[in-house]
Amino acid sequence: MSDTVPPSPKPPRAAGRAKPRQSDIARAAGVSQATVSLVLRGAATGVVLAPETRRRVLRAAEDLGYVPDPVATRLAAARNGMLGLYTFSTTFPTDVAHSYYPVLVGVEEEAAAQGQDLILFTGASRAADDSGDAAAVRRVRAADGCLFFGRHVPEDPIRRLSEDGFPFVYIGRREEPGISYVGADYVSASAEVAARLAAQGHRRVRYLRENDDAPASTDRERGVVEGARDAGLETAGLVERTDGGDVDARLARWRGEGVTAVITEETDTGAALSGLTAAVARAGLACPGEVSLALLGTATAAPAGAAPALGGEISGFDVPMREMGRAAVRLLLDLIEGEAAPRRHLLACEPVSGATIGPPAPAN
Amino acid sequence: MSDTVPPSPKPPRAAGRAKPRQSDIARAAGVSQATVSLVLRGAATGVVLAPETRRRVLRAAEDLGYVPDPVATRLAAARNGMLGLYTFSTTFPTDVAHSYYPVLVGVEEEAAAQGQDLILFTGASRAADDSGDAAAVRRVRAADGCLFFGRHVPEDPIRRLSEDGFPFVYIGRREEPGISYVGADYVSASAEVAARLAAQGHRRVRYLRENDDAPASTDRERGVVEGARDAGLETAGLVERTDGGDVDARLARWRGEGVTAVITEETDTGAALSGLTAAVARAGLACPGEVSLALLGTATAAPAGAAPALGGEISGFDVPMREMGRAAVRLLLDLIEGEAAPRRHLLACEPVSGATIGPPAPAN
DNA sequence: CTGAAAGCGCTTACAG
DNA sequence: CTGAAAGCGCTTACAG
Repeated sequence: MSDTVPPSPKPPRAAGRAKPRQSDIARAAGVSQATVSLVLRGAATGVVLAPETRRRVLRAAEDLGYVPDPVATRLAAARNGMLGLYTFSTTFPTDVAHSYYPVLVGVEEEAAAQGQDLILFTGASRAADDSGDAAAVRRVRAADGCLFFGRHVPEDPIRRLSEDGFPFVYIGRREEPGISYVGADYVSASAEVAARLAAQGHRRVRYLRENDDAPASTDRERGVVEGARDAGLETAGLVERTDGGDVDARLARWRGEGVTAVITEETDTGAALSGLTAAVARAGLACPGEVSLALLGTATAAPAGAAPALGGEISGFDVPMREMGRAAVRLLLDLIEGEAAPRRHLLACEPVSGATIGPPAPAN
Repeated sequence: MSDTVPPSPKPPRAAGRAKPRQSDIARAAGVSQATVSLVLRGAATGVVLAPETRRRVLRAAEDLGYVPDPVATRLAAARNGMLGLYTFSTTFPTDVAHSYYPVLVGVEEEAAAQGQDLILFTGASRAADDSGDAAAVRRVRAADGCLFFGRHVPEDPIRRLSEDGFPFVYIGRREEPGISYVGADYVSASAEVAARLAAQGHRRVRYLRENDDAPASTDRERGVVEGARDAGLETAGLVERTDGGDVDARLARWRGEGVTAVITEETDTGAALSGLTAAVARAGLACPGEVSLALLGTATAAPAGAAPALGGEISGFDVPMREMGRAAVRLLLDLIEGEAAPRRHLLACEPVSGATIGPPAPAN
């Protein structure tokens, strides 16, 4: 609860000369602090100051190196020109780092373009229980609005923000009504992958998804199933779930069942993908010679132990993470400015032809 | 100056139910607001409350669903619990992204561990001239302290911060006196690489550095030269500079001169490295069979066009970027708390044996 | 042990 | 056009 503020007991005032405040400027310019505020906020409130006063104040502010305190600015019920970015992750940042990064790049680019700074709220890896998260999530109020990112989300704290009218946008589709998000159109993209396999002549296919429910996974499964049905693939036994550790046995079984292609998905842990590629490598199977592989999502930098044995880029589609980041920033700003009702965007994914899809191996 | 605060005129006040504040609890529990604060902050200040009072207050807080306002908490604490991170780059973030990222991970980890949030100051890619930077750099005062990162640094704005006693730490060594930094010990690590080549039997070596002065490059050159001298390598003509575009001709010349190994450096642009590996690939030279290669610095994810034709990891050393990020955060907090004078740290680099150093090719 | 007061740095009516 | 005042929600001496 009170963990918002770090433990250090000292009323720590920065060493050296104190940061200049509006009152310092006021003294230097011979006006009141309120006048300084008016000058500095510009014509925001429609107030017009005497040019001479204005000049004196700006001069003094410049001389003193004044910068408004974002926290005080926020408290006084105004904007501080900062957008929050809060990441929920299942594990510590390092593991998820790579899936997180492209989004961050997009967010940063667009924020810079819009003249906003970014507050990275840290410690999302903390407690799993909602109670611990509550205080953590609440910190985001220090910003004008916030972007949330990650497969799993503590519902309560978020609902609370929503009720309070705090502007925020998810990066990734969300089920909850009334929440704005920018996501990827996994359904269409996944269906297209199934269709691509069918076009190559495959009939019996498996979709190995992670044993972990998140909107992205739900959408992918739906896309694969619908796409398979529409393209004439067999749908019985199509979908299986894994934690990544038991893929060798499955792969053997599938081979026995006459499966000629396997689709899997990319998530923040990368468990399904790395489990599958490792199993294929251990089984000594040529890809796509003996089995075709497809990936739903962008393959992030190969995890430490993953077998990169596949002869090239994995076939599937790319998630436009950077563009999602950019779009989310734009939407958030619209929300903050009160110029938009909650909105959902689904961005199209770019197909990746890759090197791992080929015609099915002749039955042996 | 006032560009810190965006134009939107509306004073957006959250809709929805009013949030309970300490004064609401006070009323409900029949105590003063200050007492509520004391109870809620726990024994932080060593104050002991009557158990009964304490109970009543906690009860009321619970009933009302009280959660402290992080913004107000920070304002009152005279610190905002935010550390700045400002990146200077020569080009747009995307290009530099990969060298930037490991540092960011370290910074974020440690910030989280210390209960600090991070303000990412964007738009560092802006103007090249110092005047434009001045205003941009000044923004960092919004945080309690700031981390700076990047090969090039606008001196004036920084000096200003320093004079004002604003706490900041560089990531990377700096020449300027009185400035704190956490850097890598490039001199020792580079010397060790030279010694390693000598140990393999090389005598005539070239060091291809980027045509761009920065402390990191200066240190590497110094390390290579000193290491070469101490290890008995020829030092005449050892160092050459490049922008990355003319390496083919150089490589041919070096071959003619009997050079058997080339050292290069990694920078944010990666120009020297990618120029060199591309030239080696085009010349059809086996590595390390016909020429040994060493890299000073961590090879970041291969730039788009770079030839990854080398048979494996490049020999050289790893820059402990993540640990540098962590150490920088710790040092910055010490500075903010006034518990440390300016300090310099140089972290050791880990040798990478890699696959690109071998004995010199027999003369032909 | 608890209350009353001042203050963190800013914004915003409201008077002159 | 500008000053004086109140307030954002909290913390922290300082008195009782």
